Amino acid sequence: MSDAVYVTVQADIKAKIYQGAYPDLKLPDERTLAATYAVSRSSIKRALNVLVQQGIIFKKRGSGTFVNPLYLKNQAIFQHEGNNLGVSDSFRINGQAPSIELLDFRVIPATKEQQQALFLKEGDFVYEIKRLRKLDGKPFMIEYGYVPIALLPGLNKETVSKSIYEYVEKEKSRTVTRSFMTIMAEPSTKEEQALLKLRANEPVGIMEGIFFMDDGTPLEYSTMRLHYQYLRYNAFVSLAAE
Amino acid sequence: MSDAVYVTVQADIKAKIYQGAYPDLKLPDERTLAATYAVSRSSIKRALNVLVQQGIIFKKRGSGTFVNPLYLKNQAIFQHEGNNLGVSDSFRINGQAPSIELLDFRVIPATKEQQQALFLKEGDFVYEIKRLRKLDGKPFMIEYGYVPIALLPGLNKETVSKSIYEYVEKEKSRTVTRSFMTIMAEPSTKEEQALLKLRANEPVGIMEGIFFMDDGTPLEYSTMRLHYQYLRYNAFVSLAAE
DNA sequence: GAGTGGTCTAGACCACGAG
DNA sequence: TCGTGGTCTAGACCACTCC
Repeated sequence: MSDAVYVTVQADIKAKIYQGAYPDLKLPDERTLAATYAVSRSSIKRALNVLVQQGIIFKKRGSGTFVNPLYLKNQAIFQHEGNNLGVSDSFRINGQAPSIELLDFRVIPATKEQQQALFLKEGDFVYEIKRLRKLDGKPFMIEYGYVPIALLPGLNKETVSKSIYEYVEKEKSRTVTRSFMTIMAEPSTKEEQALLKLRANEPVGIMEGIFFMDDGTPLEYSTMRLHYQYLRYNAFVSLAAE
Repeated sequence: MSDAVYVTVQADIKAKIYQGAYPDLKLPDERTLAATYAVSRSSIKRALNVLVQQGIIFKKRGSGTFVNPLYLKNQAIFQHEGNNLGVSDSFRINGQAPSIELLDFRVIPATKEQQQALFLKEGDFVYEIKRLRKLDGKPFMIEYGYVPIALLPGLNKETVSKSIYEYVEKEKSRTVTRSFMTIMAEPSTKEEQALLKLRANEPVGIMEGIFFMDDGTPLEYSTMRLHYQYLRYNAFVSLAAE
């Protein structure tokens, strides 16, 4: 629990923002914050930069640091915060860990698309893992995961019903640290309507991506189809041209 | 051209990586780099962190810093460096610039929400700009834009039928460089179905955000409702531990 | 134990914004 | 001019990896 200073400070400021501790949406200046938390200004800067990255605040040189009003407005249940995605095998939503129901688990030849994403060759095999994730017993996401069998020959039904990433950490002492994601939306299929309790006109949000281990090896190609109300992605975007 | 140190260093290291200056995919350690570039280790760290964010390198505590092999192998997947979005007033999709049809243009008192987002006071006015964007004559997006009149008093129907951002660049010599975006999806309304040629069960993708000028001033509050097939957002994501 | 990245500090100086 | 964020430094100590 004894996290780094900047993590603690960042969490505390975030909490304060949620609690409405800054009604004018202006944060104290960095030097004051440093004094308040009794840490160096560098640490404050680091903490604030995390929040900037998450799209929660923005800074204006010469003026101060401000809460992003959009952020407060979107108190989504499922917040993807900028580059700090709550997605992954160990999802966390408002502190709650969703439960997993294994729908399917088999080995299939990798499709062309999967071959490309996971750097496989023609004829290589992948696990297909279909899971339903629930929050409070309410299903909110169907997930299709594809993992090269060569990478994790020991995968089985039990492992796959829990966290694959924890398994990777234990067995291969690698961590899954980043992913490349595409976000889309589509009309829901009949099956999705049934599983996610959607009406016929309600769509699914789609997050599709490749998850990488810390050595750069692609571990999983994953397609997540979410109840549309759970798709809420916040991002700070640079429109800069290099 | 005289950029910050960390920008220069970051660019130089990136160039070296492209040139294959690190055939074993291992970068020199941070202390060595600091000496090489004659800057502090902190500056090196900052430069490297930019590259980590872009997915070009990764660090392993105790071991060193390494080039992401995927980055070199398949740059197609990694074309979106960090958060570089193609959204903005000057959308570009496959090189084509969409055409704009002005649906509505008026001045209204800013809502509370807009006041907060755009740093306005009670009673301030904003332009409301409702536009339909088409690609190849095919409508793909309805856009609601809100801009403080105080910021761009000279805005008129003609300007607004083209690019607001180009106008800003010319008139105020500011560029629009950043935004905070929230991405969602919803069932489409009747009006949207008509305008975007959607079937009743087909959704809209929603991108809502504040666009900032390079000095940090919020310029526009915008809600974009897209034909779902045009919503495609790519992002690199760090699955940080929090 | 040596090498390497992670965190943190204290302070200096710069650049921008507002009064 | 003063308040504020941006950059940079030099150095200390910690934590992890690998020999």
